[in-house]
Formats: sequence, structure tokens, C-alpha cells
Amino acid sequence: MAQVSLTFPDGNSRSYDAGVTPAQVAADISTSLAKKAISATVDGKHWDLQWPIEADASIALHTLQDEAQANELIRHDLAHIMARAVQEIWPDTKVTIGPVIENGWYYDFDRSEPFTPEDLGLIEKKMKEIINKRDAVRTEVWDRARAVKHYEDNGEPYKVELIDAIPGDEPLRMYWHGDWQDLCRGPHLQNTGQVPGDSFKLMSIAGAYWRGDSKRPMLQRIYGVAFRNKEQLKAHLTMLEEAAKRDHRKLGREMDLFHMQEEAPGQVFWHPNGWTVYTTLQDYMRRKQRAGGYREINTPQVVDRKLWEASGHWDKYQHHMFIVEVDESRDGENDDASAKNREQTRINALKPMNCPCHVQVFNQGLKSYRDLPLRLAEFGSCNRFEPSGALHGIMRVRGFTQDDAHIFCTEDQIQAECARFIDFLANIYEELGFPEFEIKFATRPEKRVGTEESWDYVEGALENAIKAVGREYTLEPGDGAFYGPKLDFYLTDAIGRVWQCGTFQVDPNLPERLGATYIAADGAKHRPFMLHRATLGSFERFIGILIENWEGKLPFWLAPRQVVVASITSEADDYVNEVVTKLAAAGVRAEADVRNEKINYKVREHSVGKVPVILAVGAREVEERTVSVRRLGEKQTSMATLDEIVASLTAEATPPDLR
RNA sequence: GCUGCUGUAGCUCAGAGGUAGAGCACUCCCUUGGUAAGGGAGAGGUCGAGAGUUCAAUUCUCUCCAGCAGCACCA
Repeated sequence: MAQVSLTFPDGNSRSYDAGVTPAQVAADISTSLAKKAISATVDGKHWDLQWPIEADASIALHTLQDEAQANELIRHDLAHIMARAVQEIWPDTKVTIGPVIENGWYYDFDRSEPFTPEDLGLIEKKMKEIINKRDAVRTEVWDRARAVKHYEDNGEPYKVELIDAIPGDEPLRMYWHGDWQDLCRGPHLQNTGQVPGDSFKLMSIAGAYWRGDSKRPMLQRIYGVAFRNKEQLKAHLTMLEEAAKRDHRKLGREMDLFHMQEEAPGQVFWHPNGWTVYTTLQDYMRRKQRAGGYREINTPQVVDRKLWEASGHWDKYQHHMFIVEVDESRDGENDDASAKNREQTRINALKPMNCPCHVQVFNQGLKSYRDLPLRLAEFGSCNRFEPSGALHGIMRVRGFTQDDAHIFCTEDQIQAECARFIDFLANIYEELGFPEFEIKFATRPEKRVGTEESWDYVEGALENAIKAVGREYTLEPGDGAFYGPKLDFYLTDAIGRVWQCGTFQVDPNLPERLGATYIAADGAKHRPFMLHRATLGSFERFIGILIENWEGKLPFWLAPRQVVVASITSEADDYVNEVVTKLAAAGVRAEADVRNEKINYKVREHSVGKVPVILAVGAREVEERTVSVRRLGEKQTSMATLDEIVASLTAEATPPDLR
């Protein structure tokens, strides 16, 4: 029999009969390893202990100590164990797919009855029984026809479809534990008992389309999380609770920032506190843009469909636009807005984006090449009819304001404008507390307009720009818009979540469609390029991100209520008002709290309200003309004179770009 | 939009086929208290909207609206 030589991580190698399995190798080393082993890595590939090795290879055996492999296998086996548990409880359920995801797994089922939250408990119990049985996992490679017939006979049409989608040269693996069987590429554990029975939890039930296609049947998905030990599970569940505490919808209510109500779904009612954050951020962006060479403009909300037809949006995005029909024959006195005089009805759309209007501004008057690059910025209020299921607090809304701008320029200005924008954005993200961000570079898609030479040039310009400013990027081939490549900017928040906010897109198409031209040095009319770019994206969403990033404890300059001056006894009320007046005169957002409440009560209330600084004053402070300073989140207080605290808080209230 | 769940006081939530309850918040009174909830009293609800079943519906059924989770979508 042929021999294979297996090389271990320590550099030693041993010789075995060809077709040896890692399980046999483990047994050859020690009985305890044979028992503890969960899988192997063979020539870099994660390998089932039962799979034969037919050629010389490097080999490493894994146990539960190897975190990456252990989590992968535990989660994968749990997906199968859960599917088995479900089919044992409800035999008419059809199984589909069940992959490993971050922290756990899911499995999609087809069953006429919906699962209920109570069912999760039943399933979990059954899963624990299966784990306790310690059923051996067995695998075989089947040929295609046999597998298809097997699933057809067993009434599992989804599996048949999956087999059809597997490339012909890949082996079809069947896996068993107990009497239960599934199609799976593996690898798996040795037996169900290797799964820690106390370190997983079924989390939720949700609908999911078969193969992610909204035209296909909706299946029922069950999500679970799993780890190597119960401490890790507990830590994960604690982390979820921490994340929930940051929810901007909850903090928005607690901090009295905004509300939403059903008469205006997906639109924000900003309260004084929230609007303070909004305008402070907007003032900041306005200064940044002015300094960055942008000219600010403002364009209409309600625009005739003719413009949207010309821009191409009417064709593509009509269903996502708010349409406003107006009977222009109404005389004002006997108005009935709903009575439609067809001949005189004008169809408008609320603008879902600003670019067509910006081209209209560009098109006024003849533009010279000397005017370029022309950077037109707008805090553009847009409305999009988002599907109801997409709405989420102020993060995904139907009415929002973009920090939008369009740069009209020549082809050879693209690279410099791109580099300039990346620096602009990096500086703003840094100042707003997001020093880390990632650039994704999306290149030409399959369906596109324009010549190959033009795509080559523009993609090259973007790539050179990124390099020129010394940044890294990841390539997203084929993800660009049909008219041009783009850069997307992803920032990382305090708990490691990634948000796409900024974007930079090259567009030669819209100027073409809307007839934008400039007079070049040669005296002839030329077509400008248009660069779409946004830094924050939308104010609504970005403020949501800020709230969650800071857990409501916004940096002092952005905090809606910066200081509360609280009296300890009513004797101090006059002095409280004096302190507030001084701070307000210095541009600090300060409020007095002279209510008939104890200082404990006031401290608690304003701490819960995330006020960054509480100044407590009693008889002593009045006497000495000082304040007792308490910072949010700190138990320790300190003393300062009135002049000192006004000076230091004034400095702190200064936005980062003005320091 | 799809699947499932939810909708009761400003907030968080109990409750039941016979028209409602708690805690916090709110108002008033007592209390002037030194850094995360002092005490007492009071007021507050067309039980998301509409229809149906019933002697009787906030409770059961249906439709709609909104929210939540996930999926799909995101110019």
C-alpha cells in the first residue's frame, strides 16, 4: 500500500498508509488526543477527522483549545443539532440551509406553522438531549444522482435545489448523527457530545427569503449563539445588553432629543435638545465646507417630474419617490385639493436627492474653465419613500438632510479633487471622534456606460488620489455605479461597529443628461465631470451614530445641555442665576436647577440626562464665590472659582475647528 | 414590501368578555437637604384606528395604521 508522509507543526513527520484519517493519526499519538480531537488542518484546509488523506501533507490536530476551529465546529454542529431537534419535534418541517455566522449560526426551515418564542425552549431542551446522547458523527461521499433521489424520496426539495447549485467537480458529502442526516460540506465534530451543552442559546425567530430572493418563499429562520464555554456565552449576552443601552431611540427619548409618531413615519420631530445637537453639527460642517472651498446653495423640495425624467430618476426610482399632484386650476377660495382637474394637474416629486437641482444651478449662465472646479454644497433636505420594513429610528428615515456637494470639474482635476476630499473627510472624522476609517474602492460594474479608456482613466485617478494622501483601501470590483467608480468611507465606532457614511462618486453621465457645459480654453463647449460627495451622509443618521458611539455622553461642545448649575439650598438661588448668566454670556449652554429638591436628586436626574458638567453650589460656594464641579461619570468633585470655571468651560465649549 | 411578534397613563409594564392598575415622571403640601431617587397627597387613560361576533368588546375575529426583530431594499 502507498504511504503518505504527514508533517506536524513541530516539524516532525510520520509515515502512514495512504487514506489515513486524522482520527487515526490522533489515536496513533495518544488515546486522550483521540478523544479530545475535534478536527485537523491539512495543508491549510480545515479537515474532518474522518476524511482520508491521500497525499503527503502538513497536519495539525485541533482540540477545543483552538478557538477559531472550535467555535466554527461547535456552531456548525449546533446548526445540525438544531435542525435535527426541530425535525424530531415537528417531522413535517423541511430543512434548507444553516450556516455559521458571527458568534453563532442560523438555520432556515420551511414549516406551515410559525415557530413561537416558547418553541425555542422546547428546541433547546431537545438539543441538549441530542448532545447528551453523544451520537457519533458519520460522513460519506455520495454521487449526485443518488443524493438527488434520496432527497426527492424524502420530500426535501430545497436540498435538491442546493445540490443543483453545487459545482460538478465538488464531492457531495452526507453527514449523519443518530438517524438524522444532512447534506453538508463539513467538517464536523466526532460526536454530538463534543458540543458544550451549556454554552449556547437560541436567540430569535425571523423570516428570511429562500436564497435571499424576495420573489421566492419566505422561510423561518432561527438564530443561535454559541461559544466554547458558558463564561464566553455570558460575556456575549452582557455585551448585547450594553449595546442595547446605547440604542439611540432609547437615549433620544431619555435625553429629550427627538420623537417620531405614526402620522409621519420615518420623519423626525426634533426637540430643543436634539435640534441643538443638529444645528451645532451643521454650523461646524458649514465652517468646514466654507474653509474647504465649497459654495453653499439651496434648491427646491418640490420639483416637476420633467426634471426627474430628464435625469433618469423617474424611470429607475419612481417607486421610492413621494409624488405630489397639484391641481393648478384651484382658485384658492373653494379649494378642494383632492378634486383633480386632469388637464391642469401637475405632477411633482419631493426631491430624493440634490444632484439634478445642482446641475440646474451650474447651468445658469455660461461657465468658463476658469470657474472649475466649482464646488456646490447644500444641506439638502431629501425625501425618499423607503419600504416600511427598512425604517429604523433616525438611522433610516424617509425625510433627511444630506451634507451633500457636487464638484463640477474637468477630467484632469478629478484626482486632485479626490485627494482633497479624502483629507477633508479624514480631518472631520478625526475631530468628531472617529479617527479610524476604511476606504472601499468600487470599480466598473458589468452593466455600465462609457468607454473602457474613460473608465481606465477615472479609476486610475481615484487610485492615485488615495495613494497620494497615503491611505489604504480595499477593492470592491464591479461594485461601482453604472456611470462611474466610487469610494465609500466606513468609520468604526466605540464598540467596533462599522458604518458607511462618506462617499465620493465620479459621474460623467448626469451632466450629459442634463446638458451641463463649460467653455474650455479652446473656446468650445465641453462636458464637465460631476463628483458626488458626502462626508457625514445624513445628519439624522450621523447623529444617531454619534449618540450610540458616545452612549449619549456627547463631547462637551456637542452636548445639548452642557452645564446644570444646581443649588444645594435655596439660599444659593441668586448665586446660581449669576453663574448661569456668566456662563451663557460666554457661550456655554447652562441651565439653573433651583427646584426644591435635594442635591442627590438633582445629581441623579442630570446624570441620567447625560449632562456633562454639574456645578453644585451651597452656602460655602456663595461665600467663597466658587463652584463644586462634578463631571459626568466621575464620583470625585473638585472646587473652582467662578472665573476659573467660566474660562475652562468656555474653552471646552469651543468646537474643535475653532480651537 | 415579506415573515413573525407587539400596540393599555408622559415613560417602563401588569391585567381581564361586565367600560382599568403599579412604579417612575407630573401638580400641590411638608421638608433647606452637601454630590445618583426625603416624606405625604392629588391629578392623569375613547386600552393604536375601523368594522364584525355578543345582552355586553379595551379583552374574541377581521381589515387597516404604527412600532420591534430578521429578510429583501438603500440612487
